[in-house]
Amino acid sequence: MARAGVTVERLTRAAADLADEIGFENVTVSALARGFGVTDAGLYSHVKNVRDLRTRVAILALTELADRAAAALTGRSGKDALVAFANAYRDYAREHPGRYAAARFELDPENASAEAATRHSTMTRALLRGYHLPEPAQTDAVRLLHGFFHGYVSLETAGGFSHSKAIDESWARNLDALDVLLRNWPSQM
Amino acid sequence: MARAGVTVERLTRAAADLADEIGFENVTVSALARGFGVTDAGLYSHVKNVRDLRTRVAILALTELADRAAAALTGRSGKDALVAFANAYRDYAREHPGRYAAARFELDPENASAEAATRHSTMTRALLRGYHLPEPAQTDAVRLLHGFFHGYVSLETAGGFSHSKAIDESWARNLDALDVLLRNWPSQM
DNA sequence: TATCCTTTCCTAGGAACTCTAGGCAAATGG
DNA sequence: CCATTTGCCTAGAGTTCCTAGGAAAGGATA
Repeated sequence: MARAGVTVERLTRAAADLADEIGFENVTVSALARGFGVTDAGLYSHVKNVRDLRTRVAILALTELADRAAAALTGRSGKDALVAFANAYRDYAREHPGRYAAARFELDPENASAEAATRHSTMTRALLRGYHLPEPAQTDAVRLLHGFFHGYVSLETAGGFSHSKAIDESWARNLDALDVLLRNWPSQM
Repeated sequence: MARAGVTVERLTRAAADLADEIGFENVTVSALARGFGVTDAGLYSHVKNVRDLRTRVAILALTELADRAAAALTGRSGKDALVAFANAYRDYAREHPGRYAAARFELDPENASAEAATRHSTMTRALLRGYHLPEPAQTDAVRLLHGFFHGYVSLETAGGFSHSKAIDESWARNLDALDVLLRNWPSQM
């Protein structure tokens, strides 16, 4: 019988697409196998188990997200960079809700230190270069930004895909506020 | 045969405890039934399905969290209130990781407007009263704070339970920064 | 007290999913 | 061209979710 031509890469991408359609937590090995016209057992020669599959999707999503953020940062600085960076996150989450959920997947310690995961903090540091924050303020700001982006975006996606003008404006004003904060970061309390 | 004395309340609390032990996503009807010495099918006369059970745990967690936040706010204002409020969130997440994960569970629209869920934004507004923000800045700030708290706390819990002094200080400095931001919220850009 | 009704729990079983074991055939490489 | 590896298969065990139908406990009512 002919082979289906399954590879880990195609599998991971298909799982990511499936996640965008039906939700990351609903991605199963069985459903994925059906999509390839293959029995579920057959996939276990490409993937160790479900967690392995989920981890691969997570790393794919982190990589794509980092690529977008990097593209958003090139040629920009200061508030321009902040807004572009933030919108890259937000747009990605809107376009690819399943992938974004995957990016929030809790990786094991070994995978958490993978390249895709660390790129995000180094890029956030690049973004902050325009604000000239000394350490440890820079590290704090990285955490604050990550916290805000992730928190805000998941609040928004959880609240349905309203995409209202009011939300857009609220988002823009919050970025203004963050810009002000970064320019006036408290040096000593 | 004697009855096990299962009620929805006991079930929900047991599920929440179980979530703290083994993780919210690992709470199953079967495991819960085993804890009560009952077959899994028996639980379906108390609970509609797994989603129903998860929703109940989520509402329990939201209620507990709101209670703590309310207690933290009483008698405080300004930065004092901000710090106490933020620490209530953070401490709850540390003490009850499973319950906290449940609180992040995406509720259906009908349950999302439940009392427990709305208490959080009304309390955040109470917290902001000390900063005298006009609308729509107040709504923006509510979102920013929620985004930051949730994002930061889940970043922290995802990164293992290190509980280092460095993290504590970073947290404290970020709260300083937020306080500064709230006192200097940009009125017009 | 006797009878009815509701609630709680049972057994039985179907459907979906995860994952292993063992086998065969296609692809690859010496 | 043959040996090895790889991809995919069937078979099946174990878990979980959930429904259907029934039995018994506990309370309400006559």
